Amino acid sequence: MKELLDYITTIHDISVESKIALEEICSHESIKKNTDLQPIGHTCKTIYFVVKGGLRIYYYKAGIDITEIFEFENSIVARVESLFSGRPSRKAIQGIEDTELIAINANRLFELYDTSPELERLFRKIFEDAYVKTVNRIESLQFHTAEQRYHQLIKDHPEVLKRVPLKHIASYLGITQVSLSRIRARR
Amino acid sequence: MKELLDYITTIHDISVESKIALEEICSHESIKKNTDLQPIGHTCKTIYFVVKGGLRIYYYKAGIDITEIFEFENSIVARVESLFSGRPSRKAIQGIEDTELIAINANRLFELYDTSPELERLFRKIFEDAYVKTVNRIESLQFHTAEQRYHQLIKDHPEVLKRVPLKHIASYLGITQVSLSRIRARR
DNA sequence: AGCATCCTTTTACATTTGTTAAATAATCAC
DNA sequence: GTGATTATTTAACAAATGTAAAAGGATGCT
Repeated sequence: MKELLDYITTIHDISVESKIALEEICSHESIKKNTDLQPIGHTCKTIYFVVKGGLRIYYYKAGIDITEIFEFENSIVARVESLFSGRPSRKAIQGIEDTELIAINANRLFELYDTSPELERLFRKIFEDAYVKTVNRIESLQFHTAEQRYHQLIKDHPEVLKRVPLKHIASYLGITQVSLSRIRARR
Repeated sequence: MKELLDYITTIHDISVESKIALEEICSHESIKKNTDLQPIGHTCKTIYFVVKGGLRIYYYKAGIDITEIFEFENSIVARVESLFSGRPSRKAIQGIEDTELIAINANRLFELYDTSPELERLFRKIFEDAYVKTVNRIESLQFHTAEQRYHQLIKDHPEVLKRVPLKHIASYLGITQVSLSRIRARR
């Protein structure tokens, strides 16, 4: 829990009371590498915080496994398109490695917003930051070549290359594994 | 102002007091077709609501004009990557047609959050919805072909085809105008 | 109406990416 | 460690997209 509270402090500091209230709706979980946290088709009601290890959100498009995003230590992970719409998610969350995480009960969190505006503000800021990242990702997908996107990724997040199989990196970049192999061979 | 208040009601109803407070930080603006609202390089401190007409957010990549998004009547438009980060935006907002809009002073809005949690909640929800749209857009860009993206667009938003030049639609889809022309010729 | 400008399509060719299959390398389970 | 499985690379060919240039269309201005 300490890791989550430290992370929170960097975003928006909250009172001891709110920290206690938050702690009450959190639980520790751990999953093995390549194991799903929640199945595809269920409505997302959990916000995860990665304590150790890494997660990826993925889905199937025409039978092919596509990685939407990966996150490692000290990151928030949620299937927001389900969490904020209340609709079932076509996506699943999976451990990239053996992973320890904190699960925040989203429904109870949203209830807490009524009594603790500072908690509402904290998570508003967390998701605003995530929103900004997503907008920047659009820019990258929209008009950079696959090769540019690959080099940008290893520049911004060199650790990804060591921790994530290339097939997942390929689908994250929006290309096939073969295409990524070719890009890597050029140089 | 009525249009904005009607729109708000569909998202999260607020008290008369909050409506009055909101109205005080709003101003009416209108711009001509193909005119910029704010220049590239300025930090975004305004949230716009389209009353009549349409807007697009665009930027230049290697000298080429790229449309990130377009919105029409009863929509919120903001350069969130600047608004939520406080950094200068590389993007500009432009009128697609002669457009009437309401400009919300974002700094004053954020101050109002302290005295009116329901306003904070309202805009939290507005941007959560926008975030969900953005995540779905990633999915579209990440693993649909340009042809699939084009047909999805005209299925979801047929009016776009009548109101937006094809060159902007092309860059929105992440392809060249020539490529879009070819796609349109297939059938 | 006439001219200029901008938008859209078409053509030809280069480049990139996808697809399928096979070969090689790395990892996992027993 | 050995064999099986999975991941990655390579090859050959097909399909899609980019680039540059030209030709039509549409639109707007005077």
